[in-house]
Formats: sequence, structure tokens, C-alpha cells
Amino acid sequence: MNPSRPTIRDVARQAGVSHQTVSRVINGSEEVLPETRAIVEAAIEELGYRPSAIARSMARGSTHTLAIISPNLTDYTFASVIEGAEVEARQHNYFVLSSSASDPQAFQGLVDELVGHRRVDGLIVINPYADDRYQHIPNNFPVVFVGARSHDENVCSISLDDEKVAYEATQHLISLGHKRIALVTGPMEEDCSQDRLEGYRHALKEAGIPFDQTLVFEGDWSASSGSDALVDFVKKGDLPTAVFAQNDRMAMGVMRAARDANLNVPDQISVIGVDDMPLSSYFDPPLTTMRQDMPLIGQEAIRKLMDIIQNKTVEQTVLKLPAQLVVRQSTFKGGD
Amino acid sequence: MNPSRPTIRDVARQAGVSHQTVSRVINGSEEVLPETRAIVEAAIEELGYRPSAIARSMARGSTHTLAIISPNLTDYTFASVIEGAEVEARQHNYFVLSSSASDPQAFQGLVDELVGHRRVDGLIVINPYADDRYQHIPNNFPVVFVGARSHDENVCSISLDDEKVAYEATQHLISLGHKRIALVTGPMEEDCSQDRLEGYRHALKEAGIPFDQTLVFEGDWSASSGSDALVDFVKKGDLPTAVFAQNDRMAMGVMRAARDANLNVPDQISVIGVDDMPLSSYFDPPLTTMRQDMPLIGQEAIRKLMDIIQNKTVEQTVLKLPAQLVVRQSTFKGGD
DNA sequence: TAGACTCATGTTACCGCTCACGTGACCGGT
DNA sequence: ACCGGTCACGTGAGCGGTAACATGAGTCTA
Repeated sequence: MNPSRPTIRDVARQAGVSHQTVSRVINGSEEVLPETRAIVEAAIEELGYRPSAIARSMARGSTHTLAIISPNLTDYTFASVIEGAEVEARQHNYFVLSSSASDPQAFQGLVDELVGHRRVDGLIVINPYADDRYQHIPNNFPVVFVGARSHDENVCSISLDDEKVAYEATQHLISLGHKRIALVTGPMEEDCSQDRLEGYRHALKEAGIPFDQTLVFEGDWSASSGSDALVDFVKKGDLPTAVFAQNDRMAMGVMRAARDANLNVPDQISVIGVDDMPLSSYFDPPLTTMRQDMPLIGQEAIRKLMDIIQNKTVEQTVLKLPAQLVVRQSTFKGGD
Repeated sequence: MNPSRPTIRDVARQAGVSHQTVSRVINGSEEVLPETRAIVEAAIEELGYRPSAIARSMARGSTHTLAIISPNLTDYTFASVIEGAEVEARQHNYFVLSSSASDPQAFQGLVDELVGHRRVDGLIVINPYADDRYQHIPNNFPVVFVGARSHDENVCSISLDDEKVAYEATQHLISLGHKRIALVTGPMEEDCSQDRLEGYRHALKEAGIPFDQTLVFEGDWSASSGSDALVDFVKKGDLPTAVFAQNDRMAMGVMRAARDANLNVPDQISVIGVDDMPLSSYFDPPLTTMRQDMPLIGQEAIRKLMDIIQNKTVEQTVLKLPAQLVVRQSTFKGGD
């Protein structure tokens, strides 16, 4: 296919120097005379030479490639993290292999392939605690977790400040006068769901509102689980005046089910979500939500990973990013 | 970091054979005795040996890596294509580097980096004609286009059968009795928008409905441009009874603006989209749309690419996939 | 002006594989 | 018993870079 691309030695021959001098030039070494450099650069230009990343990896023992493993690639929040990471990685001249693993087994296979075979320099794992996949992460390998605080092990993590976000969302509802505030969580095995529950309880407690377990519904992040939640609340009778859904998709499900139950949002029931997806402002009514900066999370994850790779720092850091309340029309004053 | 992973020669020493025999074993060569194979495999197991993809790339001259370049990674349709591609690539033991390029310049830089430096074996370009980025694609390099029929050059492409999809969507509206059917297109420099316009005109013509340019609005795939479209139609007076939006996001924008203008969907105005995003069934009302199988497109793209890489076939193929009408509640009988 | 010291550049080995051959044991045919 | 042909395996080179060290010319010092 390629008419055998020129190598470093071809350039050397063309320039009348040794291949090592060419190597020095392309690596910006100081110890080469400006005139020699000019000759070599001319030769490179003339031959259209591009160094081979593979050969370089071979010689240097590092691939300049990172991997990011996510439960899937299509979820808007995951995709945003990945995009942010990808952009930042390119800034450092790294590329990233992004793959999805829906279950721990696929995850294990991927890690083995990525780390054992492809020899990537580092790994970013989105939602490591979604299941027990975290068990398959190699020790002493540069890893950064995204979307969950890291547990015992000494690994770095970047996530939303879930507790604070939930606290603020709940407080927004409380400030509107709501007292019966329901919560729709993600899967409870995920840190993120737990932390958001915690923030919710915290805000309630601070306002002197007793926590009511019957107002908590465990969803799975999907819109349909949001619908299920509202249907459940309706069935139980005593309706909440507000619902805090732990993400926008579930919030949308809640609103959809409310519509079906002839409940007006926000007059009869307020709804707040988390994420601020591009479409959230187009929901009916436009959704009040906690906007999180996903690309930033991806970016920070790469930065941390680069730091670990370069400085071999292994000290555990847990970075928690804030979210911003975006008030639209799905929340309204409520209460007595 | 790694306590220097074992190499093929370590395995050879351990097994008491030559490194070449080990190579034969890991490559599944026939000409090695079963007992020798067993010994080697035991040694591999014992040492925890994993062949290095880098060294293999170096020796073989192919990286077993593909790249996919998309305008962005977060758009649901793009992300779905990428995920489908990624899964299929892994099936063939390939990995894919997915990156986003928002403009032709970034695209050119990426291609250079990917093809010139990283030496990927093949390339998938999503929306090559979104701008003039297609000009920067190297000749005689394995490439597959996604989301646009390929033009003059002899490159393969996979896309939705845009004309047919638009034809069917429009026909659905016509079958409901609509005669004033508006169209909201994507950017007209994209093939896909043009083809969908063509299908729309075709259906109109077949039904004996004259084409009316004032009923066509050029959007940019965003929800807000869908809103703009409806606002525009309202401003012009003489409202359409149905709108065919060339994607779901714009359809959502149309519905949102209709709501704001106190127009009931579907009683006063029907809306149909294309895509069937996960949230489309949660719109208000649930959106009638043409469901397209994005992962399948990604999968087919990889298959075609593998075929090109392996068989060096360069014959141009243009694959057009169908979409399926999903009737929900945003379309209703209309007309006189 | 010899010897030590720089500095720019060249030489050689090596990263971990695969490829193209080379080699020796074994087999069967004449 | 000799020869050609398999078969299973080994040997050496090379993929395209980098790293470590060698070299030789020029500069400075005593």
C-alpha cells in the first residue's frame, strides 16, 4: 500500500549525516549545530519523512496511548467525558483507545488486551463500581477512576461532587417551599447514587424535614425507570410535591408519567434533574437541573493520568467537581 | 512499572525451544508437534507471557489499529456508529482510535497524525462532506465513509438510504391526509440533507402535491434550529399541517416551538423525525420517527474496511441501509 | 605544546517480534 | 545403501527507532 515510507536512515543518507543525528533533530536535541539541523530538516521535508510511532514505542517502551473504558459509548454523559478526555490527551500528543464493556467479564478481557497486549500507558475507567469490574484492574498500573470516589486502593478519582450536587438540588426544592420531596436514585450499588442520596438526606435534615423511605425509588438511570418511579408514588397515594431525579433522563421519565397521570409539572409536582443534557431545555416543561461539566471531568482525568505516568506519583487524590443549578420551568413553589 | 514483562525468548528458554517455535505456537502455526506446543503453552502460562502488539506491529508492518474520525463524539447518532464500529472491530481483534475533528484543519492534523505517524491500518470518516475535509483524505489508503454517499473518488461508503427514508416519512404524512407538509433540513451542504430533500420531493410529486419552497427550512440538526423553523413558518402565516424534520432533535425543537405558539401536536400540526433516539418516545407527545440502526452502520463500515485491508479490493461500493417507521403520537390525520 | 576537556557527530547494540532460510532427523523408493 | 523430500525446528537478519558509548576535531590550561 505505502510505497515503503522513508525511514530515519533514508533521511540520514539524504542529508549525509548519521541516523542518530536525524534522531536528535526530530527529538529537538540541543547538541546539534544549527546548520546541520537545517540540512536534516531539508532532507526530512524533501523525503516527506514522518517518524514511526510504532518504532518509537518499540525503542522507548511506551506507546503514548491511553485507554478509556466505559460501560457504553453512547450515553451522553459518558460520551462527553470521553470527548473531553480525547481532546486533552491530544494536547499531550497521546491518543486514546475508547472501548465499552457492559459487564465485568468483557471488562476483564478488555483490560487484559489493552494492558497486556497493546501496552497502553494508562487507563481511565468510567464507573468502576457499576459492578465488580474494579476487581480486574491491575495493581501498580496508572489508572484514574471517573464517576466514583475511589475506595480503599490508592487510585485517583475524578467525579462530580455528588453529595453537594444532591444537597443543592434538594435545597432548591426546599427553598421553593416543598416538604414532601421524593428521590429517584440510580442503582444503589453505585457510589454516585449513594452520595446523592446522602446529599438529599443532608439537605432534608438541615431543613428539619424527616426522611421518608417511601419517597425514595431506586431507578437505573433510564427514562423508563423515572416513569416507574412516578407511577409508584401515585400508587402509594400520598403524592410528593416535588421529585429530585438523580439524572435528567429519569427526570424526563418522571415528567412523562406525570403527564400521563394528569399531574401538571410544575404546578402540582416539581421536578429537578442532574446533568443538563442538550435536550433538557426542550423537555416539556424545560427541565430545572444541576449542570455538570462532563468534558472537564474527562480533561481532569487525563491530566491526572499524565501526572501519574510522568511523575510516578501514586498518592491517591480524589477530585470532586461542582455542578451549577440551572433553573428552568419544571420547578415551582409548592408545599402546604 | 512493569518488572520487565517476559519476552518470546524468555518463554523459549523456559520451554527449551527456539524463540521461533514460540512464535509459531502463539500464531497457531500448523507445523509444530502437539507435544512441543503443550510444553510451550505451559511455559507461556507459567511466565504469564503476553505477546507485545507493538513488537508485532513493528515486525509485521501493520498496527491492527483503525481510526474513526467524527465531527464530535457526543452526538447520539455518531456515538452509536462509533460504538457499533468499536464492537465489530474488537471482533476482528482490532482496536479503534476515535477522535473528533470539528473543522477541516483539525481533521487534516488528525489524519496526518493517525496515518503518517501512528500508522493506523484504516480509517472511517463520519460525515466526510460536512465541510471540505474530504479533501484531506489520503489517496490509496483504506477508507470508508459513513453518513454520506461517496462522490467521484473510488471510496466505499455506508449510510442510511436517505432518499428512501425521507420518502417514507413524507408518505406517512401524506397517508394521514396531509397536503401542506413542511420540511426542516440539516445543513444543505451535507449529502444527507440533500438526499432527504429529494425523497421528500419524490413523495410529494407522486402524490400530486406541488413542491413549495416556502415550506422548506434549513436547520443545522440542533433542536434550536427546529424551533426556529416553526417560528419561521408561523411568521409566514399559512401554516403547514405537518412537519417532517430531518432528525429527532430538530423535531423536538419544532414541537417545543409549537407548544410555545399554542399549537397542539398532533391535532393542529403533525411532526415526524428521523433517528429514534432513546428519548424520542419520551417527548411530548412521543415522537413518530424513522428508526435507523446506527450501530449496524458502524458495524458494516468496519466490515467493509476489513475487507479492503485484507483483500486490497478498491472497488467502490455504496451501501444504503433502510430505516423503519415508528408511529407514535406526534402524527395524526390532517388536511382538509 | 601536551594533556584534559568540550562538543558535535558516528557506531553499535538492542527493543520484541516475524520472515526467509538453513539444518538435521526420518522416511520411502529404487 | 543412497538420494531426494518432508517435517519440525533453529538461526540470523531486520522492522525503525533510541540509548549508551566511541571518536575526532577544536578549545583551554599549565
